[in-house]
Amino acid sequence: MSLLLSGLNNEQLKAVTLQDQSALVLAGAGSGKTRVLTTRIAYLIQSRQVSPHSILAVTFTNKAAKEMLIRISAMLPINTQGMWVGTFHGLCNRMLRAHYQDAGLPQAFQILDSADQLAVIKRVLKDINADIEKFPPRQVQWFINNAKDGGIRGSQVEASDDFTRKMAEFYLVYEQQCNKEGVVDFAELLLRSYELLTRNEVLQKHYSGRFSHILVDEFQDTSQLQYKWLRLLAGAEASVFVVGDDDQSIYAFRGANTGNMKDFERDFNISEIIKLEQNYRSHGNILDAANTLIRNNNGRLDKNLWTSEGDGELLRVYNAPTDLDEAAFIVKEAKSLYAEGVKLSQIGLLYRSNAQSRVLEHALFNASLSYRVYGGLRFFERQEIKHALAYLRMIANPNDDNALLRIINFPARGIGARSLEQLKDSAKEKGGSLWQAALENRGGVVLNQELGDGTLISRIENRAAGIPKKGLNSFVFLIESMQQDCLELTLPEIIKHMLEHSGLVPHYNSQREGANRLENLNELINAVTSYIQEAEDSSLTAFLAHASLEAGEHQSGNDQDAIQLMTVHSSKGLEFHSVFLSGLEEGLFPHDNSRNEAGGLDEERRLMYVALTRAQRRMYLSFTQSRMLHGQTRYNIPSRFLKEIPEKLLKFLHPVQEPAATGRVSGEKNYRVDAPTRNSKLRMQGSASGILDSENLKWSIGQNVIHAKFGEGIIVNCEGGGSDGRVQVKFSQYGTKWLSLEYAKLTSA
DNA sequence: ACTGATTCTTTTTTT
DNA sequence: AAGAATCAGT
Repeated sequence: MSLLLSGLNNEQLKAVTLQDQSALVLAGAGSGKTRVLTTRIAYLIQSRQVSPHSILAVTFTNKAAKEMLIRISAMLPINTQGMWVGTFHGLCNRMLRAHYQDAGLPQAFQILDSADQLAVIKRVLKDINADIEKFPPRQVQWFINNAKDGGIRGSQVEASDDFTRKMAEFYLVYEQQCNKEGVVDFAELLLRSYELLTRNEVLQKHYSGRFSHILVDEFQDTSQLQYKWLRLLAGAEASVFVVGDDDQSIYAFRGANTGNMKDFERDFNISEIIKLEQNYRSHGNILDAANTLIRNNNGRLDKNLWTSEGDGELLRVYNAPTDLDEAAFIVKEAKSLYAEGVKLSQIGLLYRSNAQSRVLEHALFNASLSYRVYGGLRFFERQEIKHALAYLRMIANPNDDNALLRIINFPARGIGARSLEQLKDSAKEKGGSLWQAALENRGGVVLNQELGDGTLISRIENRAAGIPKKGLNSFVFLIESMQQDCLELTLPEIIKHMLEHSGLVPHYNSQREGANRLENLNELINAVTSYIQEAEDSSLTAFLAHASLEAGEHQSGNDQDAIQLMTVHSSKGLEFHSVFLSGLEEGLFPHDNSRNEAGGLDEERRLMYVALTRAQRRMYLSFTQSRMLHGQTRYNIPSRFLKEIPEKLLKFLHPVQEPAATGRVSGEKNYRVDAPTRNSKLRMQGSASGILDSENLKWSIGQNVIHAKFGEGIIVNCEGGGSDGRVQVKFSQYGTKWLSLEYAKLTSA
């Protein structure tokens, strides 16, 4: 007991040992939040004799859930199986599986990831001949998910204008289609589960009676609906212990609602907020930078991180001519860190958007530094894996049209656009799924056997008569025989069976670039094997749900010492000895798209705050003058966030030699270290391509300039020469403008 | 119906 | 730049 609580500071101890009351813990970055949560669970079980069965813990990511279970198991020799620990989506899935009939779902309902959802929406829109130009599928998707997050069904949308009426109509048709196919999207998991508890009082009583202690991590990232779900589960009795940090709320785009923290205070009669402000992660200068930056946001719950450690190093700023130079710089620094004894896995390389990782990967690869990329294209999202999963989904729930369409002619079996069109028409006419239509359209004598949930299993009488090698019937027979053969098989056997019979392996064997894909298909067997080891439920359906909900975390090479590459978003919760934050440029970070959204800039700033607070000892901030993005070179000015960090905390690094003038070739650069001087402040060094005036070489693309009226900016384009010349300048405040050199008063910055 | 070529689109973050 | 979608030719 004393062992359990030793080493906690006063505030942490107070949070851990609270009596049966609800509590709000405001926990800054690196303040031991996870430790408090796990220790509290262990404390409840050990000292207060709370049954693990009565504990529900919600985390934001699957990784965090896993981590929590591991830590609890390390503290207590108990069986954690009775505890409900997981993400909102994972827990809702668990509940819906247990009560699928009450929830109005088939037993083997499948989960759509975002891409799957978009595919369904596109199909539906096409079916009803909607104007795709006027109503882009992505926007429809956004509308539907937003409505669901607000707890609103298609029939409940309040439409006052034509546009919304149309959206509501699409939403309704989409709902019908999903029901027909027995599939649910991410938001649906939450909404269904919520509706189940609202409608079914017996179930609601059951769960709220069972869970006497509910603990929520990353509470600032919960959505409206998730909060309502929590309240239902809590009922009147449970004590709810939530931990969060409003400064680290970075998922507003996905419905996260910081207001939940204030609502929680009110709804659960919180008299006192416990603040964890002592930071055990970073040195002082890094914390100072983060604290100063975040103070630019409004409406914060007040909080200031401090550390008992020293100031440590200054934050290092590097201005690279191009993204390639930036990557070269990072590689060089990482190498010397490694030489100094920093493990590669203790180096984090962060960026705002996934598109930035390619250049960095390339540089690391050429330098033979091992690295690991998180996010991006995940294992379960790869094309070949999606195909394999589609076969598996057809075995579990053949009404899944997405799955059917993906593989009905893959590998090719002679089912072209024409036959597909017929199949679609027939399905539309009958009002069923494509699979149902396919069953009715095929020849031969078939005895259908209907299971309770509407799934059709067919006994094939004419197998002996020969199975067609091509065409629709061949596909129907293939799936049916797979369904039958797999009835008695274990999960790994099912995967092997599918790989052997689907034709995917021979197909990729014959493809030129297929080796990698074959490897991944093989890896699928490993994925299943490791899944079985930890999962409680080793059914095919459970595995498929796992694949949808945890698209990311299956990656090989987990144990290798490697530099960690990821977006700032996915870095939340992690820490590194040294952190590189690349691409600190206006338009990229803060991102252009955030400018139009209310509160968008504040969210970007919180994102920056998250990035800064990942570093323990050393922080690198880099930006470039020009960057290749989406096939064209963009000229950017330094991020405003750099200017929000006190200059006395920064150390500017400069390349020694002038950068190459043109082209995307780049070698290693030397650089020297300067004390920060007035002139060094975030100024671009050197010049890039695009010389305008051969007479005096005065203006060039990428150059920083100051205009009497518009302030500072950067030249992004040039035209003409001499007195006719014009330059296009991107100003930090006034946007991009063409200026005539004859009139404009430009000075070099 | 299939293949290869060309055009078009997408470019923020994720359960 | 890279992938998806569409188109033309076989």
